Order: sequence, then structure tokens, then C-alpha cells
Amino acid sequence: MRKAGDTIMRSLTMLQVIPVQPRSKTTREIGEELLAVDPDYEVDIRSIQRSLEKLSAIFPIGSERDGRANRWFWTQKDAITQIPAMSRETAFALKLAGEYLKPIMPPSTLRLMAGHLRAADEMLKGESKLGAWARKARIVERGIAMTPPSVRQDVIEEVYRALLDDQRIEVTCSVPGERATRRVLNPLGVVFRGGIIHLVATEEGEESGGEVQHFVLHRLSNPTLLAESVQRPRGFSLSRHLDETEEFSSEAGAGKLKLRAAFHPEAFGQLGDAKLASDHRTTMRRDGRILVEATVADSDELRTWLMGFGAMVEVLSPKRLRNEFTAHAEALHAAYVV
Amino acid sequence: MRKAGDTIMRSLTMLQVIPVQPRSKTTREIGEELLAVDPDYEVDIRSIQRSLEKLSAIFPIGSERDGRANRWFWTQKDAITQIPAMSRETAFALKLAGEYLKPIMPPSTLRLMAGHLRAADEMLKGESKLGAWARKARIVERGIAMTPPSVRQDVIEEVYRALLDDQRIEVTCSVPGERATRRVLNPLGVVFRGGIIHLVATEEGEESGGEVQHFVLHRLSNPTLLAESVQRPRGFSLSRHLDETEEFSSEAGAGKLKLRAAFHPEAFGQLGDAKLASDHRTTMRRDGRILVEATVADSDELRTWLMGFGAMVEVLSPKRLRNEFTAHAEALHAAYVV
DNA sequence: AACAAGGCGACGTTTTCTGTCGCACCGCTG
DNA sequence: CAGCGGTGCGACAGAAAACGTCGCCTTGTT
Repeated sequence: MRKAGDTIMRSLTMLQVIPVQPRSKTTREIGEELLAVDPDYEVDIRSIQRSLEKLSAIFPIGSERDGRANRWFWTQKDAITQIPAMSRETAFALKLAGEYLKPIMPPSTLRLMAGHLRAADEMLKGESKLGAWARKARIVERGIAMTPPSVRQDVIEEVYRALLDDQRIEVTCSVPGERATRRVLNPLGVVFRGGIIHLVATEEGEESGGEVQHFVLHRLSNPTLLAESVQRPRGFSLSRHLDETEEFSSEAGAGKLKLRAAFHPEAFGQLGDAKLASDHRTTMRRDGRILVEATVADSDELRTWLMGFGAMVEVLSPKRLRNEFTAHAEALHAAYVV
Repeated sequence: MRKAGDTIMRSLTMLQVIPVQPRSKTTREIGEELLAVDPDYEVDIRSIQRSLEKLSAIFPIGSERDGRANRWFWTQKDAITQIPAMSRETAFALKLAGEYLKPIMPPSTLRLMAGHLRAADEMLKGESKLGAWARKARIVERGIAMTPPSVRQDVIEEVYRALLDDQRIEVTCSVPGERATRRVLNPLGVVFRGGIIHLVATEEGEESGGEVQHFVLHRLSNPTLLAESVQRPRGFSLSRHLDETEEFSSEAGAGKLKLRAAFHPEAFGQLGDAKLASDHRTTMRRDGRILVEATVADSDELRTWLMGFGAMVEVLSPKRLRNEFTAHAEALHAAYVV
């Protein structure tokens, strides 16, 4: 009848099958899912009832009467138990990851990881007697601090769910200066850039003609997941779509170029020991500057990065890029000096 | 004797107490730790033996003979079970986080999170029938792609452990062009900047005189954790130390300034709806450019960021900054045009 | 060679788990 | 309003698992 060690495994699986607070499952549903996971978990419904009662005495699991059925759920969503327990090093890495992500990842997405960060906290709190981990690590930002626009938590979660389930979603779309509109969208993908999330979707309806559009997530609200499944344009591919869209295709020439640039020691120091490419080479020059050579992508980002150093970096070749920088210098001269 | 639901909880706690592969614990140690967690877990050591045997039949737990004692450990470090199970939205967020971190976080630190990312994979693999999550999300990088120097996995882990436990560590230090040296360090903290990790530490020994030094982690190897505890300089604080260190103190003037700058529409578009500060204000100008006003930190990063836009952004005030940019324009003109 | 200390097989007892039955309750339907 | 099906839950007895204990073996240690 019962296999060896069955009970523990079944209890554990039950704990995993039970959903978190806003959602819930009836006793019967839990039993069915349990059976779906492993047919060996076949037990009487009564036993499942009893197990649930027992578990809810130990874990933060609650039940609620819904008509004649009981619905079960986890009451504390952020209380994660993990086996095997995470190591202290991993907890440390997780906390660091959280710090790294804070300035660049949309807060609403980051908040979905709150449970893991809390678990890491828990692990570190127990161990380190002196001072918190925070006193022992710091991240020095490279860029400037910017605040990405905030996205509503419910919008994030519903959009992700819609994407994962391939279901349509209805949202309110507010563009400043225009009247808010209610739209039904076919979510195709999301694009993240600098803390801002774009939803790639087609709009349901005749007038749009199935054209792929972009919606910035922080302008959406009141999401409603629909039961209809997504209508995907024939042969749609997110990668291809983005490459074809000017807004997101960063690679200007889409090719590579052999960069040669002279770095002042100070600028070179900022590189640390990071490499631009696998054929990255540095040479000391007589004038005290350092020659950096590497084959890199011919992108807008490259130009932005190089310009960011100002006069501390001089582009030597390729000639095409050098010419661009000459023009750039003239433009700046015209703007500021003349 | 036994309390209700004891067995399951005890098994679960046991699973958490068992360490992962390289480390291991004897049956007795596990029993003692169990008792330390909750005195109610008091059982005969024989029972613990039996539980371990049973658990090792279900979970990837192995044992090894060490003299006359058995040592237990998890054999698969990346196989994480989590309760309650993570939601699909959270799994999605975790995968995204992994992608975000890939270019900016040291790979060795990221690898410590591998288990969590694998768990997210597992969750998403089971659910989405059509196409992987990757087809539905993409991150568009802002900066250029750089490869941070790689740090040995053992160095990362031992350094983190040393920091968490406040223990000394012995490492081999290889600076290019010099002979590698073996040193005993008192780890005080770590600093992350652009994928590069700096260990802040004092060196044991007379000649250094307890001076706080910085060691780049990718130049260290052969770490050995020592049993001696760290000697911390009196009143040391990582934050204070970094603020005092020129290398890491990013804030040039350490103050704020009221920026006014004119953005070309294209440059302004790159901002998305992100804000520079809480008092961020934008105004349309007659010449088609957009005036951006905000009170921001007077830092090197600000200058880098503004210069990165090239001629698409013109700094109007404060006068001091405007003068800097005029000088910058002249320097570029001198370098490229003349 | 004698002596711990730990592993492990075996056994009888205690506790828990399980299927089953019966009753009560609730909402729906005719 | 009565009947019906689905659900919860108390109770009971048999089955299974867990437990402490004893004893023997193995393996380092003194």
C-alpha cells in the first residue's frame, strides 16, 4: 500500500502544490494535482484532508470556506523554506544581486523576488554576529542614478502571467495628453531597457489590422486577464521583430570594427582589467597614453561610451569613426565655444 | 513522547541541516544541530540514522565513510526544492534578473545563484508548452559589452566565507610583472564596481603596519581559510573608508547642482520616462529641443553621462558646469580638428 | 591486545496513518 | 420545500511506520 518514505514526500509535494494567498485550491483540486505529479500518491481524499489540517498547524497555511468546499492557501508569501538550505555564500550573492538590480531593474519585477531576498536575509542574520552583511560589501555604481518610472504590481504580475499562459489581457492605456482607453491586447513579448518595460503586443480589433505595437508598462493600469488565448501573427519572432524595429536595434552598422584608441592613464584605469573583446590588446605609448586595440560591435553604445570619456580618449582608427569624432568635436565647438 | 506532526518537521529540518557536497556532517553532528534548532526534536541517535537512510533513498543525499563515522551530504548542489513553490511570475522575474546580471555581475558570484536560476527554469519548463520564456522576453543593453576578468570560483567562495565568519584568509597574490606572493589577509569588506571585485583588507605582518589595502579578486588564487579571527583596525567602517578613498569616491564635489540642459528629441527619447531626480522638470523649447531641469549629484558620472550624448545635449547651467563643457569642447577640438 | 565509538540488524512496543462508514451541512434543482 | 449530490469531519479498527533498546560487528585508538 504505502511505499517507503511516501508520507514525507507526499507532504512535501502537497506544500508545493498549495498556492499563495490571493489564489487558493480546494481539497479536491489538491488531491488531483498530487495525483498528477505522481500516481503513487493515490490516497483517499480523507487522508488529504487530514494532512492539510496537520500541515496548517505547522506551517502558515490557512483555509477558508467557499460554499461547501474548503480552500487552502499559504498566508505568508515571503516566507520561503528551501532545501537544501542555501549556503551563506549564496545568501551573500543573492543580497548583492538585489543591490545590483535595484537601480536597473523595474522595482515591480524586483519585488517578485522579495521572498528570496528575505530568505537570504534570514540566513545571514542568524550567522553573522558582528555587523550585518551590508557593512562588509558595497557596490559602487558606474552610471548616474536615475529613477525608472514605477509600474503597478498588479500590471507586472498579470502581464507576466498573460505571457506565460498565452492569454489575452485587457488594460487601461493612459498616454499623457490623451484620453485613457480600454484595450484588449495579444501579448507577444516584453522588452527591458534601462528599467523601462515595453510590452510588445497586437491589439484585438479591426482598425489596428494586427499591427505589432509597443506599450510602455508604466502607462498601463487595471489589468484583467482574459480567458481567450493569444492570436499570434504568422511567423512572429520577438528577436526578429526587435532587430527590425529601429527603436531597439542598437547595432548601428550591425557589423564589427577594429577600434584603435588612445586612453589617458586615468581613463584606462577605469577599465580595470575588463576586456572589450577577445582580441583586446593594450600597448604603452611614448606620450604616456595607452593604446587600446580591439574588434568591437559598431554600435551607438560604443560611441556613447567613447564620448563619455571626453578628451581623455582619442579615437585613432578606423578612419570612419575618427571622422565621426572629428565632426562631433566640431559640433561641440560650435555649440559651446563660438 | 512524539508531538503531532513532529516527524515531517524534523525530516524537513534535517534536510536543511545537511550541507552540500564539498562539506559534510556526521550523524552525531546532525543530531546535535537538530537538537539546537528545537529541543523538541530530541530522539535517539538510532532514529536519526534511520531517517538519514530513508531520506537518502528519496533525495540526492549521499554518505561516505570517514573512519568509523558516517558523513552525510547533498550530492546535487543545484537541485533546489522550495516551499511554497515559486510562482511562475517569480520564476520569470528570476530568469530576467539572471539576464540583467550577466553582463555586470562577476560570473563567479552569479554562479552561486545557479541553483535558483535552475529552479526557475524547471518551473517555466513545466508550464509553457509553446516556446521557452526566452522567446517572450529580451533585455536590451544600454552600455557596451565588456568582459569582466574572471575570478576563480574557490576564491569567491572562500573570500565570502572569510568575510561572513570574520576569519583570516591566506592567498596567493599575482600582480603582472611581479613575483607572486603568499599573504595572510584580514578581510574587511568587498567592493564591486563594474564587474570587478575589490577585497578591502589589512595584511598580517609588521611591515605593512596594519594599513588598509585593496586587492583585486581576479589576481588572487589558492585561497585557504585560516582558523584565526580577523584583526580589525580600531573604528574601521567600510563606508567611511570608501568615502575617503579617492579611487572609489565618485562624488566629485560631493554636493548637488541644479542642472539645466537642452536635449535633442532623439537624446530625450533615450530617457524614456525615467527621472533624474524628484524635482525633474521638462519644458519644450522653441528651437525643438527639450529643456531638462533637475537637482542632481555633482559627480564624475554625471559628466560622463552628459558627454556620452555628444552634441545632442547642451549643458546650459550651472555656469561652472557649462564652463567645464566649454573647456571640454575646446580640448576635443584641439585633439581632433587642429 | 584491550578499549571506546560508531554503524547497523533485530525485536517488541507505541504512535501514527489510512480506508471506511456514518452523520451533518450546504447549495442547487425540481 | 424536499430531495439530491458534493463536501467536511468525527469515529473506529487494522496496517504501517517510527521509536527505544539491545547486541554484535567494524574500526580506529590507547
